[in-house]
Amino acid sequence: MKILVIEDEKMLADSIKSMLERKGFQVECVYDGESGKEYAELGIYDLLILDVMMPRMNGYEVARQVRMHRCNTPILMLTARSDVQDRIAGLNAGADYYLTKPFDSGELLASINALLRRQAGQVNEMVFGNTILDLSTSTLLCDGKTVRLSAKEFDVMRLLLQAGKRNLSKSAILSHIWGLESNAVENHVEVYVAILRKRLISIGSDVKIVSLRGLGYHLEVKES
Amino acid sequence: MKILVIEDEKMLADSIKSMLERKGFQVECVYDGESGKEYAELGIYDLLILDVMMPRMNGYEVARQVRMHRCNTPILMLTARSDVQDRIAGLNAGADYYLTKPFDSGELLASINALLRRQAGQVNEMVFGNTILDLSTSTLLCDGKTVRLSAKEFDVMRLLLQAGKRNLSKSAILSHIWGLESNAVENHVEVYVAILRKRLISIGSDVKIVSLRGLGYHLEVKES
DNA sequence: ATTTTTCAGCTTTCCTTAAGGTAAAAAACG
DNA sequence: CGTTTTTTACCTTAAGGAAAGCTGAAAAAT
Repeated sequence: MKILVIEDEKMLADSIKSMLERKGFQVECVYDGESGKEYAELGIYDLLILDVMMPRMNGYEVARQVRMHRCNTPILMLTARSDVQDRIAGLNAGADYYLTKPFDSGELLASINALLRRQAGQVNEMVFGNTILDLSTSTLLCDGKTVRLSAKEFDVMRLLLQAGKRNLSKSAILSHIWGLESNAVENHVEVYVAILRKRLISIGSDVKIVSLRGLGYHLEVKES
Repeated sequence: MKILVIEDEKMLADSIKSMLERKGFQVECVYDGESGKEYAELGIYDLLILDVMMPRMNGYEVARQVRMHRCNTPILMLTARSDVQDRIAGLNAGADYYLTKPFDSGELLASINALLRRQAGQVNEMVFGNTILDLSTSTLLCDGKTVRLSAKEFDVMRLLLQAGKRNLSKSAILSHIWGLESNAVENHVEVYVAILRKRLISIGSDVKIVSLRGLGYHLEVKES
């Protein structure tokens, strides 16, 4: 479970992060709205925690733009005032839930659980060619055959499916999956692409991961 | 037996809590309707005690939303006035029982017992594969053979059965069974899963607890 | 006395690293 | 201009180490 915290008060952001990490979530923080929007639109998070009051770009604006980008990640908004007007504005902008500062950790956790549960009810899978990626079990399905993917394999596959025919550069894959401050190298991507190619063949999929030298990867459906 | 008290008068809430704890219940308190609703919807409580008059979200609204969430936990409402209109509103919202403030501890206990008894009267069991979990006796049944489960074993088993084929993360199991602010660790879940696996085998069940590395657990029926 | 928690050692799976191989583009050369 | 060499990008594989999960048994709590 990956959560993105967008909050300009660095101390609050970091305390949320460490609290959630103790509960087993994978958490990243960014400290202003604009980069928050960039990260959020990667579509790799299961939940956004978003402060309303921020410099450069406020929370409403972030939510609005993220939604405009056809990104349905649930959004939990943090606001200082418990004003009804605020709530309405936030919900109109695309937020799914509200929490008024100050809140305690239990309250936050309960809200997160509620949001993720609501989300989990939705059957979730991605399709390309004759092949399905089951998001709830990280399994590739094709014509009765199945393969279970490891966490990283799954991340890469999901990203490729999301891009579909559009090209995806290695550095993009790196930053989305390994994060910006990791010291992962492009060979990591190559390794996982190789693994995924084998897995696709093993279940008789007609999906090909095509590489364009110097550009990156994209998906195609095999002819014949 | 887990009870959730939703009551904004902190002193009253805490005195209810300590009184019930002396009687052997496990009690948690929250002090406003909104977070009360979130906690209640976790579905991990056997009873909700709910004040009507509260800031932000009143008791009726909480009850209504909890019910809308397909959560059938019995609700005991506390109200200041003994107005008939009040009672009707509460019952329409989904409450099961009413108590007018002030009440004495004996009255409260009697009401709780009545509610829990009524609940227990319903024959209740869960089924998966060839195996039955009898909710009233915490017993696993399979083809004539039986095992009695301890409280925690039962809680985990019930949660797994509730999820069925859907995946359940360890942190979800932790927060549902050990509560949000406990310092339980994931190994607890592992220990109980190991115990349950043994128990299932001991009665010849065809139910398997499958673990997906990094994701959690789900149930499957053994082939052959 | 039973249940729950803690803990340590063990097994399994996964992630990373690194090295050698292949294919494609660029450069050098005749 | 065509061929060969060099360079660069990409693929594949295997091994070591890290992380996640399992389990039995002792300690603590009830």
